[in-house]
Amino acid sequence: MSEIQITLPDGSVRNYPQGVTAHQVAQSISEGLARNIIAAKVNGVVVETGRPITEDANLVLLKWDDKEGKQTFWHSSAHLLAEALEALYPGVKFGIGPAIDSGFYYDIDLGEHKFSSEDFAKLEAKMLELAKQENAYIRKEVSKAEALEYFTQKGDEYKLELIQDLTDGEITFYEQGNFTDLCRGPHLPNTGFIKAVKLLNLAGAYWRGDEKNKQLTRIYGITFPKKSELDAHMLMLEEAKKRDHRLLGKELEIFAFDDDIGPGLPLWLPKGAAIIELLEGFAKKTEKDAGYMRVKSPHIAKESLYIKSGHLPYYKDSMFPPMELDGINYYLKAMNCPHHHKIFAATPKSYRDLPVRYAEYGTCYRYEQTGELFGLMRVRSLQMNDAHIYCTKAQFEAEFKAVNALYLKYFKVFGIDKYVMRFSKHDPKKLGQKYINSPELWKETEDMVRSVLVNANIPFIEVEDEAAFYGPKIDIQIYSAIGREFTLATNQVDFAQAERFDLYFINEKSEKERPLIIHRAPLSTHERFIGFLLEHYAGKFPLWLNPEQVIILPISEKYQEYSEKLLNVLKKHDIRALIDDRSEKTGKKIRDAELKRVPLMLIIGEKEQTDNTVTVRKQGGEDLGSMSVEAFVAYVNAEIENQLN
RNA sequence: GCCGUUGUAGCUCAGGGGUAGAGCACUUCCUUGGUAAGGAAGAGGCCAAGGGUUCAAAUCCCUUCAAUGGCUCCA
Repeated sequence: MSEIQITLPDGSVRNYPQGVTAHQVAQSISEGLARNIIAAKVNGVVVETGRPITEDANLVLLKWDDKEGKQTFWHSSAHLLAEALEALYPGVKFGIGPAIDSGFYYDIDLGEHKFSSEDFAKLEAKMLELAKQENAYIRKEVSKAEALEYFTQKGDEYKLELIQDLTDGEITFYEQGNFTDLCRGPHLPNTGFIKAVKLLNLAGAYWRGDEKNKQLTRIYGITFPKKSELDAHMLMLEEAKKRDHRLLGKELEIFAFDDDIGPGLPLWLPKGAAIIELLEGFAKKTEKDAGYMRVKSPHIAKESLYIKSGHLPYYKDSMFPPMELDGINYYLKAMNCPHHHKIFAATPKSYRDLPVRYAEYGTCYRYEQTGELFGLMRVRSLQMNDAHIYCTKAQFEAEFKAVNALYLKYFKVFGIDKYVMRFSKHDPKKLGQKYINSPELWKETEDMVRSVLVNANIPFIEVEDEAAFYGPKIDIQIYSAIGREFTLATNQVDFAQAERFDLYFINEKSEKERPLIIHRAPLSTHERFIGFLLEHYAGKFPLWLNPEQVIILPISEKYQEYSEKLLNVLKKHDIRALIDDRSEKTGKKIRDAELKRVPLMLIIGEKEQTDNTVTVRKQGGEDLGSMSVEAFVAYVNAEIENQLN
């Protein structure tokens, strides 16, 4: 028998007989390893550990700690769930059951059976019972005819539909215990690897993600090779819940929703409003330094504006319905762009005026579907850190680059280090429908955007068919501390609206010329950004941004007067401070200040009053000791300076 | 919008066909205490809204409203 060469990730090369399995390779290294491998990656393809390797290969043995190991583990768990479902609810039909980032789901059609989350325990028990049987996952290659025959017999129309789309000769079944499923694999060696099972929730999901199709029942679950890992995971979920911006927003009195105001319309409480003012102050200063001019626009506009801008056909469904006045329809503004274009058009422009940069914290209203609303992250009224830059083609690269630099500066200040820039391009097939029909302009602007990104050495990914209708864009995806991913900011090129609005400047040759437009919103909307920051900071806003920077804690009423004097000094230095003058013990006051996430606490007693000092405790417990009031003010200012630069 | 779950005091929640409960928060009093909860008393609710069943509904049923987990991550 001929030998093949197996190259392991560390670069070592070993010889094995042809047809060796990953399991056997692992065994040749150690028994312990062999017991723990879940799957194997052979020349980049993930397969079962028992699949024979027929040619020279790079081999990675996948364990639970590997991403693909987990995926295989959870995908196999989905099959186990299906087996348990079939045992308990005969006749159930199956859609798809993939692994996801954390766990797996299976879409099922229960037919006549009733199922609710109360039945989870029963189902979990059945899964564990089946897991204990250590049934092997057996791979079978079947012909399309056989596959169709099997599921016709079984009466599972969903699987039949899936098989229709598959190529004969590439179809495989996997069987474990009494359950057989159409599946590409790979899978665990046997069900015994699964030691802990938790079903998480129940949801409706449209067959093939299309809302015109029948809605199936989706069961989400997660499994682990050890019970202790499940416990740790559940604890982690609990912790994540405590960092949810909706919870923190209520707890810290940042924002509120009210039935009489309406869904998706947040009310900003004093502390939330203070954060907004601080963010705006910061943004306005930064923008002023970068040469932006501030403008203001009304909240409503006539229908004709949105027809001219071209927004109406694309966005009508996500705009609030119009109100009619004297036979004319008025819309609440859903975007600031057309207003800014009108401001540009209001006065004549020379090439000497360009670039023109208009900035506004514009309030917009968008009619998001009720099911899409989500805390502060998805709302119906929003205040956007918006600006539009009108420039010549020659200026474009420098302007676009400056905008990107602004993003990076902001990310540094807010400590955002986990983000992905998505360069969203058009789809040439959809020119004239989803996108403005100007192929050469698309190419030109997309090339410009790419070259800015490449030249600035910014890592990015390119995605097709996600551009705005008027031009390519860069979306910045960020991840909150509890793993939520969303688009925070956007930086867009617009070569279409200047034409629509007949915007021009007079160039050096005394001719009319169209400007290019950049749309940008680095700080997103107040709503989404503060929602993100709440989770990012776990409610502990940094000193510069905290609505309550300092709390004075007199040890007893005897030090009230000195405390008030202190408060006045701090206020004179623009430090946001308050006194806890309740008749409570110091320990209690510290606890409450900690729960309110106040960054600095001043403990005031006999000693401080006599020496004219303050004793400083930082949030979290660090003791900065005693210092003069002047020294404390200097400390606060230095900290803020440090945080903003 | 669709599927599942939930809605009781400011907050977190218990209860449950026979005129409503706890802890925290709040108010008052006692206490004047040095780094994460001192003590006592008090006040506070048409049990989301509307309709139905019943001698009787916060409780059971229906509708509505709202919140919440999903509905993209392709056998």
